This record gives sequence, C-alpha cells and structure tokens, in this order.
Amino acid sequence: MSDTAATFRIGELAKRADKTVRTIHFYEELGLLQPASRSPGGFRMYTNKALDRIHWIERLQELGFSLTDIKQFLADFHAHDTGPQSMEALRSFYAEKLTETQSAIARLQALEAELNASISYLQACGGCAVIEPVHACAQCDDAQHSNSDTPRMVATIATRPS
Amino acid sequence: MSDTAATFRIGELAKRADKTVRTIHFYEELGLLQPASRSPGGFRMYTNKALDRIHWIERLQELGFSLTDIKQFLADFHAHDTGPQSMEALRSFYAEKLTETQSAIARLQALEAELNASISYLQACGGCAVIEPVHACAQCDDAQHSNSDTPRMVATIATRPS
DNA sequence: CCAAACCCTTACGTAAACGTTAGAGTAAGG
DNA sequence: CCTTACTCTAACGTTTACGTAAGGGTTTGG
Repeated sequence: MSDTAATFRIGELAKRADKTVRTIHFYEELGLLQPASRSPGGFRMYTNKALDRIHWIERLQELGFSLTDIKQFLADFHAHDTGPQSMEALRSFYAEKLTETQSAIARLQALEAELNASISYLQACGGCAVIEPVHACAQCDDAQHSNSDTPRMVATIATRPS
Repeated sequence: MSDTAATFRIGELAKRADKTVRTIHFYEELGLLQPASRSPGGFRMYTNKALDRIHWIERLQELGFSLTDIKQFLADFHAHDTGPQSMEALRSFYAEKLTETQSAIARLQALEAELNASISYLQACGGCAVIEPVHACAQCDDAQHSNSDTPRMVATIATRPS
C-alpha cells in the first residue's frame, strides 16, 4: 500500500478522503478510526492507513452495512487474537453480505425490467387511457397495446385521486 | 385490477398491505394516499385502489425514491391536466431512475466481485499474513497467493489498530 | 345496553449519519 | 509578536420514515 509514513492533520485527511472533518471525528467516536498519534498541541495526526480505512468503510457502506454493523464487526474481529479466527470472522462477515448483495442485485434487475416496460409502454402510448380514459391520445386503441398488459407501475398511478 | 368496490377500514388495509396503521396514516400526512371515504363515525374507508397505491409506493421506495420524492412527483403529475403531459412526466420520472438503477446494479456487481475475491482469498489463506504476519497459517507462502494480489477489502482490515 | 376491538387526532420519541455552531487553543508564515 | 488558518471539545440541530403513547370516540357481537 501507500506507506510513506508521513503524517498529516485531519483537514488533509478529509481532503484526500473526500469526507468532512466532522465525518472523521464521527468515525472516531464510533471507534472505527483512530489517529496514529497526536501533535504536542493535541491535533490528530494520521497516516495513509487512515485513508485506506476510510475507503474500506466506504465500500462496506455501499454494501449496505451500517456504521454500527462495521463497529460490531471490528469488535468481533479484534476479539479473537489468533489470525485464523479473525480471518474466519471476516470471511463469514463477507459471505453473509454476499448473499444479500446478490439478492439486492436480483431485486434491482427486476425493477429495471419493470421500469423498461413502463417506459416503453409510455412511449408507445403518449397519454392514452390516462386521467380521462376517453379523450386521450389518438394512436391508442390501435392495438398499440391492450389494456390487459398495462405495466403495474403505469396502471396504478394513472388514476385520479378520486 | 381488483375492483370489487368493497370498502374496508384502515386495519384491514394495513393487514393486506403488510404495513402498520401508522404507516398508512403517515402516507396520508404526506399526501400520498387518501381514503375513498369516511364512515359516519369518521373512520377512514378504503378500496382496493389504496392497496395498489401502496404497492406502487413500495416499488418506488425499492428504486431508491424517498417518500418526499414520490410526493413531489405526484404533485408534478397532477399539475398538468392533459393526459400526454402527465404521462411524459411519469415517463421522464421513470427514465431518470432507470439510469440510476442501472448504475446501482453495476456498483453492486463490482462489489459482488470484490466480495467473491475476498472470500476465496480468505478461504485459501485461513489466516496467514494477518495480525502477526509471521506466526500465521502454515499453508501460506506456499505461493497459495502472493502478497501483491491481496484483495483490498482484506488487506486494509488485516492490520492492528496500531 | 355493554364490552371488546378498532379507530380518531395530537404529539412527542427514535435511529442513522452526520451538520452546525460556539468558544478556545495551536501551527506557521512574516 | 501577530495574524490567519486550522483544530480542539462539547453539544445541540437535521432529515427520513415511521414508533409509541395518551385520551378520547366508534362498531360490532352478545
């Protein structure tokens, strides 16, 4: 990794990580990130490892972990002190999220399909069967599309609040 | 759709939609859902259309819309009063989210790949190069894997808090 | 008519992930 | 030494999507 061993202050870290200073303070409050040291005056000093840690946190957040999940995991991880035990904790942590990620992907793909269907329906239609089913677009009832296969995401919305 | 025109009270709707009563009240506060009528005593009465509406809201939430996004959209939708205009609003609303959904899928797939890499690395490893790089698992340095290709999601975490 | 089961409105509570002052000290250049 | 730019701690504010009472009326079965 990047290991110039140079240290810098929190503002610099924030800039490099594209986070706010407050966010970094907050991570520290949660026990997710510690400064490598403090300056004589009490300033937090960081190394590039902090940057790596922040990127790691970012990834886990993208995976849907909450910061407290991450905190919990770090606790578990450091609870064991043999390497293999910790690694197993890490592995099962990741394995669990892998399945969640996969089903999240599946869900999004289903929604993608629904969106595509809705969009192309709406393009073909142009406004028919909407609001006032009668005086709508001309190209409809042309068997451009039948009423039966109206995508749910279109059908549901296309009614007045009554 | 399901249009038996029968009406029912909020508890029943909640049960059918698998939401709490409070949630339905909340949707109404935001202007996302109105009862079809009120009973003489003031109870909210709903039809199946409410159920459809709730499902629609659920889908949009899965797509990453906030409830206020949805509220905003409904306002836009009912702002125009010609069918085609409303439909175009709906279409562009969906189109915008389609691209977001697609990139979300891409992101998740990238993360899926990273997770897979990390997991299989950890399985092959079993604990080496961790915590104390020296006294770790025996099967390593066997060229099971070289230090250079350690997945980032493994490498970053595998260091003591210093 | 009575009780159990619902429902009403109003309003404060909650968790997550920070944002935003406030008042005071520190680092670094001139 | 002085000023300007950072940083410190402490603590309250913010948004989202509801949860959770509190103190009532309403429906419905018996």
